[in-house]
Amino acid sequence: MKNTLKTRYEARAKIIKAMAHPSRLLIIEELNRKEHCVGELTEMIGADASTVSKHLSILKNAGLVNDDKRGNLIFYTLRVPCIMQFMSCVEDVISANARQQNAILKCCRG
Amino acid sequence: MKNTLKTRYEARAKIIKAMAHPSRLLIIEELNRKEHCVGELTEMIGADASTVSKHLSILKNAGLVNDDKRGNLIFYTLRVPCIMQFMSCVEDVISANARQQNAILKCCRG
DNA sequence: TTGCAATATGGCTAAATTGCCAAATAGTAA
DNA sequence: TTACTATTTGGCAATTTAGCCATATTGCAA
Repeated sequence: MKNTLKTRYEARAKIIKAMAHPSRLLIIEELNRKEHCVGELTEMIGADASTVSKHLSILKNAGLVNDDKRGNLIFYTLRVPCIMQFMSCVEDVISANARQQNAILKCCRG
Repeated sequence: MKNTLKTRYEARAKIIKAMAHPSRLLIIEELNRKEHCVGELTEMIGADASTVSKHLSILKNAGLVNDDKRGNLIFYTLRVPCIMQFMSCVEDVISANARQQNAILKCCRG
């Protein structure tokens, strides 16, 4: 792969990889609704606080979220709302897959 | 996390994870332009043919590409063009990150 | 049939990711 | 100051991923 292209795809992959986790997708979706502090997200996800904190740092490092410290709490917001449009495309893939699975089942049962 | 939600985010994450690799992003972009056989993609990427084959099987398994065998060759096509719209959003993130980096540099040099 | 080309699969090691616990840090409040 | 809460960081073990080589498999052609 040409070197400039490689760099470009690596940069993209880094961002997409940051999204590629169930908990981080939940975080993205909830932050799209409104800002949340770490404790709130931790409760929604149901994992250790340190785990959630690491997820948030991955999202922040990719430039997908912003953080805003207010006293003891740190509020996170979604930095790039256009991400949410992508989710409907992903849902399209999921339902296309499901339809295809159904078609295969129907066909093979006769 | 509630169980139905968890399943949904896992399904999404599986698809996004399938995209989250530089070589697979190149494949997606090239297949968006036009169909390609494995050999062509292998040459573009510059990795072992078996490696590229595995990338393709990951994409296929996620429902992102279709394959069509014609004689000795297997042609792959992009199954979900809406994915490409997402790339411009990813590029937005990248340039926003770059701008922010610049701002930080300027500020700290005085 | 044999031989060759294209692609896929198995196996292996190295590297990255995940998630928990424990400990550090930062902020508030007494 | 001490105590308490929120969040982050370090460390570790388990799992997953990546990429190469070697080996199937498939299809064409002689």
